[in-house]
Amino acid sequence: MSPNYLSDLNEQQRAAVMHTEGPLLILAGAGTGKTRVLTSRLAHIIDQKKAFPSNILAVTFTNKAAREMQVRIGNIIGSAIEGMNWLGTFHSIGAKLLRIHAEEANLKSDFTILDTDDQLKVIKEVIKILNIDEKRFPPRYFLSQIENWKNKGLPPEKVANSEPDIIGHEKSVEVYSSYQKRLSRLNSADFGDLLLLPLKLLKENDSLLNKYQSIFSYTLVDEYQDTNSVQYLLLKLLSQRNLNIACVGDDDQSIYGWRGADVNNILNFEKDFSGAKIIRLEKNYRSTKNILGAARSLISNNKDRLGKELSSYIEDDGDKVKIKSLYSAEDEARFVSDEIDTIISKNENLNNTAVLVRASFQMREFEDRFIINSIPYRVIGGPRFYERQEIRDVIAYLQLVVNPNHDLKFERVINTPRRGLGDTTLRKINDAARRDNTSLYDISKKIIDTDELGANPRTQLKSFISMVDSWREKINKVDHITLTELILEDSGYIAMWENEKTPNSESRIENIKELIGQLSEFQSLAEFLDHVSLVMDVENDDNTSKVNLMTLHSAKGLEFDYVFMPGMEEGVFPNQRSLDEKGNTGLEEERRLAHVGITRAKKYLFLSYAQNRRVYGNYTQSIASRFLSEIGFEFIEEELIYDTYTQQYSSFSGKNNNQKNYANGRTALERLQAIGHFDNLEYDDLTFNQDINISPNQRVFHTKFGYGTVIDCDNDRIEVEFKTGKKIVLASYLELVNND
DNA sequence: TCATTACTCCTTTTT
DNA sequence: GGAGTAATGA
Repeated sequence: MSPNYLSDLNEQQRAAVMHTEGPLLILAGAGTGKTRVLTSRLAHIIDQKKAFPSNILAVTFTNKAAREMQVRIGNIIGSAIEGMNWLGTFHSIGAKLLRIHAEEANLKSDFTILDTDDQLKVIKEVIKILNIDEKRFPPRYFLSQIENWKNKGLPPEKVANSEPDIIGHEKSVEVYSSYQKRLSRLNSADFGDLLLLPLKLLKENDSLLNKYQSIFSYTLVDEYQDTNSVQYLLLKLLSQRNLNIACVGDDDQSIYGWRGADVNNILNFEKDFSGAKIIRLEKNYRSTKNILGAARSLISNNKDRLGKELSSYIEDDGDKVKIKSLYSAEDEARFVSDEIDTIISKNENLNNTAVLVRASFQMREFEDRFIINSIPYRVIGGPRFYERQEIRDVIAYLQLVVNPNHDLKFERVINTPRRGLGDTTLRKINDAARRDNTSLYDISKKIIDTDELGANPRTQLKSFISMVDSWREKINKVDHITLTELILEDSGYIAMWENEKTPNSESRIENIKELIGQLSEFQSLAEFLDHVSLVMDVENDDNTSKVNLMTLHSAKGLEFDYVFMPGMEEGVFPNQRSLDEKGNTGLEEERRLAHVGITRAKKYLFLSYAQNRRVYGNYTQSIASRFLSEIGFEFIEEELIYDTYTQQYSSFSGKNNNQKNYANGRTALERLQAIGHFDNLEYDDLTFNQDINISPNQRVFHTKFGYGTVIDCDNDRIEVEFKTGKKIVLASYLELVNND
């Protein structure tokens, strides 16, 4: 009798579960029951006693996926799940390895994990010391260089002589190696290190490699199409001996190229693991025929594919995909919320509805509208809990107490709340620390007994240091929750927010309370801090009916009855930068992203675009996304568009052609201005400053041209000298700026 | 030392 | 229309 976890599987799914020995690639299209196969497979290996739970390496990309897998396997195998020590994201598993073997990587096992802000701070420091012009080479540039190298598995010493053609390459190498030294001094690792350093250790230490190769008798990888080179190398190294590696992925859903993900990993699987078996899952259990057809026709425009054709299990054609054109982004948000209102009136649970956007700045439009229409919504992957200012402050205090030599945290909290220890004092401390080659904390202890600082800063610093010391003394004497509360009291941090009477100071205090509540789930401060840096989001068990608002990237792996994809415009989606930087490769990745979006929908899909959108605060004319015209016409129901310029109805495909003739860089407003056609504009789209009194030499500000000086006035036509040259503009677009 | 103001440059996506 | 920064003033 076959165990019951096999009973509901189709032929291919079952084959994927049963094929346990040797390399296996499961090409699983969207909605083909991938997670079910993964969990059943793990359960099967454990159930058949092929391996202990502790001998299985199971990697996912997101914490959410890891949690879900844990729960679902737990449902099958029960308490045996407790033994699955090696189930997690690449980064959490890397961190685990690195903590065990920290000494070999020049770190202590209680190293802290840096976030992007910290990384940038370190890079800024390094840039200053190396005397690099921050204007010509912004810190972000170096950060992305360093991340690229780390994604490829290259430590500083390996990078020195490669890729010499890149502008600023030598500087980048220099920054990279100084940066790395600084991290080591701070006893810190960044996200890239969590993968790079374990890889280095395993490569350089045979006995270590042997050890882990025998620990991991089965390896399982989710979202294989998104692995980058370090991840690939790690997997290859670890699974080399027994070759029991199963990877699940979908080349049509590869959307992390910008993070170093290499589709070739999945395309070359057969070459990399000889004798690999490939199983395709192509039966889609999720979407209606129309939605699936739309997805299929769109993705067929991509060239680099392994070839896989989804067929629907669901017989129903369902509704056609709706395409709607709106005048402005505000109208688009109104349209979406009106549609959602009808969903509400059908008594549907809003948890089955999602609005998927390309970039997070698009969310605001919808949030505003949802609030006006009182539509309940939740933002997924939005501003993260641990990224809020007050939370980062509290965590900085805690990290400083655990590791007082952590200069970045020291700098963050030394003057929060205000203690009169501002920039000048901090610079003095910094200089002294550099001179003595020691940490800010250590040098502060010395300095408070000399006269290097003025009287007031000195006493302030003295009391700050003695506070930190008193907290450190208590680490092992009181529990971590009490200690945290004590820190917040002593430091005056809570009082700072209590005294500030702004609307959100209350919610900040609420957030801090929530943080303290979370502490009880952990045994120690160190354990909590580790969790915080690896798992940036807080699991919310909010099951009330709400619309889900999120980016397309964070929608991967989810499904909804109703899906809205607004902003289907050239430049927005496909994203302009992606096209500029990566050309056709970028375009194909954008298309895969659109494919991911479409395949999230089970029953109803709405694609929409706005003819006018504010970009950096200026109205700009937009063109319908090319993706719309790539979807097979038979799957679409399109509403004709009334164009305010041509005063004609047209379809978006026809519009594309028209557009090319007049979309020559002018904004919608300028065009309308030119033809004197203001009638169709909504009033709140324009700000009229009728009453301003403009005279020559007056400083003015224009939303498009920036700052300038008035040269001449002719009623409402004003000649202004801008940085870019002289222009005649309408008075109503100018704002007065104070003359000196 | 800190708060206010003038101005510049933005912006993709996430562990 | 917003975040970050350099300059300026209290």
